[in-house]
Amino acid sequence: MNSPQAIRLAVIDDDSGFVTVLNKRTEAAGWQQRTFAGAIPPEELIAMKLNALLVDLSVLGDDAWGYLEQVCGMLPDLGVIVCTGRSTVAQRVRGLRLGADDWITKPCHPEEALARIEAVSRRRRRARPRIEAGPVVAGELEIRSDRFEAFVSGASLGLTRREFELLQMLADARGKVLEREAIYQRIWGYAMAHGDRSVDVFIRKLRQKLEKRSAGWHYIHTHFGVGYRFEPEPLAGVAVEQAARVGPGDARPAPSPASSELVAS
Amino acid sequence: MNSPQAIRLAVIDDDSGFVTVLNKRTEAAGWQQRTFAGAIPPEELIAMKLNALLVDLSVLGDDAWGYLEQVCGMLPDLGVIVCTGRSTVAQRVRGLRLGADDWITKPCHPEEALARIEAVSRRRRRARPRIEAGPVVAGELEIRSDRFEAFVSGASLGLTRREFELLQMLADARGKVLEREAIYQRIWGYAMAHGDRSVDVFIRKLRQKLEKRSAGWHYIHTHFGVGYRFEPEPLAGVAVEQAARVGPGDARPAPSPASSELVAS
DNA sequence: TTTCCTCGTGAAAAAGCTGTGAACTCTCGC
DNA sequence: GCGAGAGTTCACAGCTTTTTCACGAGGAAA
Repeated sequence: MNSPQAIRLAVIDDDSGFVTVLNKRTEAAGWQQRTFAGAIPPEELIAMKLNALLVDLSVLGDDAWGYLEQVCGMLPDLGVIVCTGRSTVAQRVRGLRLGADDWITKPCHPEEALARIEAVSRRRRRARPRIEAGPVVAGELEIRSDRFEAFVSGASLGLTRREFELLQMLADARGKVLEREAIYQRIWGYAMAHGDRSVDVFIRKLRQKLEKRSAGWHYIHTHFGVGYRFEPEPLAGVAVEQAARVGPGDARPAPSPASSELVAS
Repeated sequence: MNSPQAIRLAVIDDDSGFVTVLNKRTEAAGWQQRTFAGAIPPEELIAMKLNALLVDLSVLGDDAWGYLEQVCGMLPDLGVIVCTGRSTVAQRVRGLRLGADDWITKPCHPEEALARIEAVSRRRRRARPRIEAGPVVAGELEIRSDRFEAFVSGASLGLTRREFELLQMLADARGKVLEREAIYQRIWGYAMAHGDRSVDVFIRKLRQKLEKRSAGWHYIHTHFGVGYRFEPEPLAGVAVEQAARVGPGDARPAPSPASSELVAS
């Protein structure tokens, strides 16, 4: 089980001795490590696409707690390990409650630090063992993850990367409602800021491209106040809707879909 | 304060002093804790649907490592925290590599143990929100949390988000009376202002929508001066009502069961 | 029975969400 | 440096959902 994929680690610490020793080990393990002597704006941490962050609170200055909280809040998927000198139980509890995943007391053996970083990262990693390969088909749509593209009867939709990721995520959860925050979190990699409309905008772009190539089908449903749900549905004519509700149509694969959903287009 | 969701914890330890103290804290936090003095077959752990396991390796005997590995392997979603006496770096590293999420050294402050258990569970939960409870069925009603919606024989009730949350909360506590304040606190996220009628209004909306799709059943019962209770009851004919009323349903205003059973927050 | 509260209702006002179109910012490749 | 394409942000309009009110019926206690 020891096939720990390379871990991308950032270290915020000015204890050069410790950092050097640590770096030697992480290198040997094939990890990627970047070191900083002081606080780094969370935005930059986001850009680094890290798996874990090891930080010594003492180099963060006065607002160490605030920084810790901010980072943990903005990067819920990042494994955060505090590695610092003497501390009280209350401090450790506070750090952990604020979002840290582990707290190591210096001096500590680098091997243990590595093991703990690995343990923290393992959780993240295990969560997505998605090795899906086969093309997904939904309605007239064919989603091919090997091409980062979707097709309708052979014609490409011309999706951009984000659009594709969004479509794939929705389709993977076919039938389930995904909340905006969850979508954003997984595709953008960090917490969605309040009021961010990116997801909506991409949904619109997706719908436009879907509509263009596959009019007559309805794929993405809005759930007011919650998020979106992917479920291919053939559009019956408007006229048909009234009477046909009961009769024809409804050749749907879904398990127990409702007829009277008020989900808007 | 963020998401103090109840955690289901199992403790394998024979240090009665520690266990007792710990139990007091977990209870206060609203967690569910079960304690064992020796190894438990992994199958049983699975059946307990735990969030976390706290184990003292010293009570596991010779095959402690094997047991640890086995448990971590069979329950990849379980947060495992080793809490044991003196140990060497090598032992800790081995435990963590084997799959443990954290390693605490005794003696340790119970508060820190709790914080670490919480941290581990928090990550686990975030990493794998997939395993959601299947649809809940009550009377003619089917509550599907993956859709944020409730159905009666396939037809959606058309619930809004708040309505759904309210229904789900009531249904989760089926049979128990929930006080308004508790309901408000959990769904709205902050304390209810004196005189606020929001809960009542939503109860009415829920009842309307339930009635529309599932007349003939009574789901939400009012407990005067206390709150509401969810319990599906078929409405017998009017004639029967008198007699039946006394039996199962609103027999008593039941002041006792209410407050102590509420999920505190 | 009288009186004080609590709850159910219906409706109107207030707040909040989502769909859109379009301006901006960034990155890249030329 | 320029221009095309991708991703972000903004401001609005049109709807939905929530909150808030005013009343009156339903219960509980004296």
